[in-house]
Amino acid sequence: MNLKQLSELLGLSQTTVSRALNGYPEVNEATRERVLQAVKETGYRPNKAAQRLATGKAGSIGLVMPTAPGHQSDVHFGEFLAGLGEEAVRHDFHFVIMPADPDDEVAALRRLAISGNVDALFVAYMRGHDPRLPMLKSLSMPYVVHGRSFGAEPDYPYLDIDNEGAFYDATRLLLQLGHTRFALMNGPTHLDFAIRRRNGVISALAERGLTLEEDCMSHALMTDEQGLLAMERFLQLPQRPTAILCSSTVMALGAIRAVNQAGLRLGEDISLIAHDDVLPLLKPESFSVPLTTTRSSLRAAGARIAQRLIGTVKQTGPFPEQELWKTELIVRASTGPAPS
Amino acid sequence: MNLKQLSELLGLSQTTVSRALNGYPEVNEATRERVLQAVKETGYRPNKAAQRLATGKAGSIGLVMPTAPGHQSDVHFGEFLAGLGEEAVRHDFHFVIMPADPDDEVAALRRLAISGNVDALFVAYMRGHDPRLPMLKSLSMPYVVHGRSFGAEPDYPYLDIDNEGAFYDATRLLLQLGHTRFALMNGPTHLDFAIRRRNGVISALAERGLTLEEDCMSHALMTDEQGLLAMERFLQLPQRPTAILCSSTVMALGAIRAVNQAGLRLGEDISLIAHDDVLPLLKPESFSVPLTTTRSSLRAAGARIAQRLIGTVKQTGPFPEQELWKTELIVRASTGPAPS
DNA sequence: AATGGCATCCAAAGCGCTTTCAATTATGTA
DNA sequence: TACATAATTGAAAGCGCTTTGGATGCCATT
Repeated sequence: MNLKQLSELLGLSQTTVSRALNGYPEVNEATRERVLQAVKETGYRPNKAAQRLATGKAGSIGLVMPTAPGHQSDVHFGEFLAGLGEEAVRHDFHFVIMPADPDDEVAALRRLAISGNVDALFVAYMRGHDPRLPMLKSLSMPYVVHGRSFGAEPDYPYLDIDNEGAFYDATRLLLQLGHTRFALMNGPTHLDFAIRRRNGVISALAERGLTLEEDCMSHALMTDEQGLLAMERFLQLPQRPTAILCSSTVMALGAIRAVNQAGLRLGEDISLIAHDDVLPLLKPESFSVPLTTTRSSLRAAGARIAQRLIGTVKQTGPFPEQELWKTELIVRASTGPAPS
Repeated sequence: MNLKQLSELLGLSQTTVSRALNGYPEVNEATRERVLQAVKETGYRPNKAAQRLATGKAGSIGLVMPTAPGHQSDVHFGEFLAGLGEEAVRHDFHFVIMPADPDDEVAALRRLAISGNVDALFVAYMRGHDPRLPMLKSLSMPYVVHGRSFGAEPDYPYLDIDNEGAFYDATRLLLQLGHTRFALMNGPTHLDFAIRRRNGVISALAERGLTLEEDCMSHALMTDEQGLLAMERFLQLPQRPTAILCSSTVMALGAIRAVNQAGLRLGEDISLIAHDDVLPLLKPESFSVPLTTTRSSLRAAGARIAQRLIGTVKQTGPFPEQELWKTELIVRASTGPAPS
């Protein structure tokens, strides 16, 4: 069933039917009713491809999903997607997901943009001096970046959390508890949030005249295993750190295993603060020793970005170009006074 | 830059350029080279919407993502998606994800199908007598179901794991270890895999003249919390079960917490076997007491389904309509002889 | 009765591509 | 030399929708 058939069925022109469907004012209310009724009976749905070709609008937002044969899937991605979805479903938007090798991101993003399949782009996993940024700017398609790109002029639309502030505050809390030997388990070096979190830790330490030694810093994929490995390394250091900052509850999982295996007690021998993206799977309050965390919901961020993106496409009201969300510092049992 | 402009630039007709681009044999090799060169220089990309409108092919596979404001995101979904992506990227396919309220799945699926946005559908979270099945059959669009629909004629294309066999084998192992009091922590009742797993347990028990009492069976969302709650209930039973079958490592997480909190030891007081979807986040071998599991990779299933779907769309070779994967039973430390 | 304004509706063009059908030129064969 | 055949290219139709630029008829005004 297409527009032509439907209009013939109704004895109307395609024009009128189309207008009735799209809420144009110049069609008689009685006619509109008749059209709507017929739609209900026939189950007619406009062909999206045709609609897109005619209007240029697709009703969809595009994103690139990093993937490769060995590439671990990322819980954070799924959670973010859930946030996007929650908002998108309310506006009848959908997503076009282009899987791409992480090395091919810039090209994949460009392909997606000029494919005509999407109205707007969402970009994540930002790096320092991210090469996608200049590309996006040249594209004349709305986009919102999740995170920021360290070193780049902040003149692009983004939503980010205050990573530096979060880790600064967390570090200060540990300092106040008397800790002096710190370690940081961070995400991959090139990622923007990792850079900022490191800076947060370093600047809080600097205020007390402390520094973060190279061997007390780990940059790795934010997985369980890497958490375990990093913590094992820390624990073997001659001057064992007593205060650990950790970029993810996923890593914390492994880290805590290492602590237990070493026969140490979390919250007593070792204090740990992790960043919590509010993953349904990993509730910090459910850990055997509940985790002190800096918290910011990834899902909420997804929903907000979807809102901004869809709003921009539909031209409903202006949105702030840049948003920086504060995180919450929630103290639980994994932090305690420095052991004497 | 569109086809027309490109062809004018080259002094050729749109026809020839289009043919050159799509690998038709009737175009002179020299001309084809010239066209390809121009494409490289101008960065021309065909408009997908137009291509789709003309051919009816979209190069994309569609899926519905269940979502709602309160709806928990599901790790399993993300993992499956990773599998799909891994395969899709090789064929330059993408996904169209339509977020939809779980109550609206049938309608959402139909909308997706007739939107003209996708070439094939992927359907998951199958239920007994699933209402989407008759709808899909009426659609004349390729699809593959992940799982099966209990009670429906198995005449549709699916990929499933042998849930019944997996839980039958797991139960038998526990029986051999001398257990007689069993409990099952399952997914929601209406889901197909939950039905089959329950049947697997029941039939293994029946061989020994045992039954699975109602209060030793829990059907709930496969989350951490639900695992905890269910296990707490089991442990308070007058005749406490000593052998637990669990439908997910996610649930097992909570269940194990409950066991620990009750001061019991896993693998001694309580034996537990969980089904492992091979989530990167939850490695059964990394649990404090490594978990005995029935294993089947969700990601591999995703990749295989993508392969079948894409193959069907591209008409490359026939694929088996139905596949039933065996699971592996991997014995680790969470199972032991029944306490005397 | 003539005029203008309004409410409705429609024909046709156009979005950017593919594909059918036909035309043109080159090649080989009788 | 004439003709069938193959190789190469093009004109134009069509995919299903939106939207521009009229039409048409009806009513109130002058």
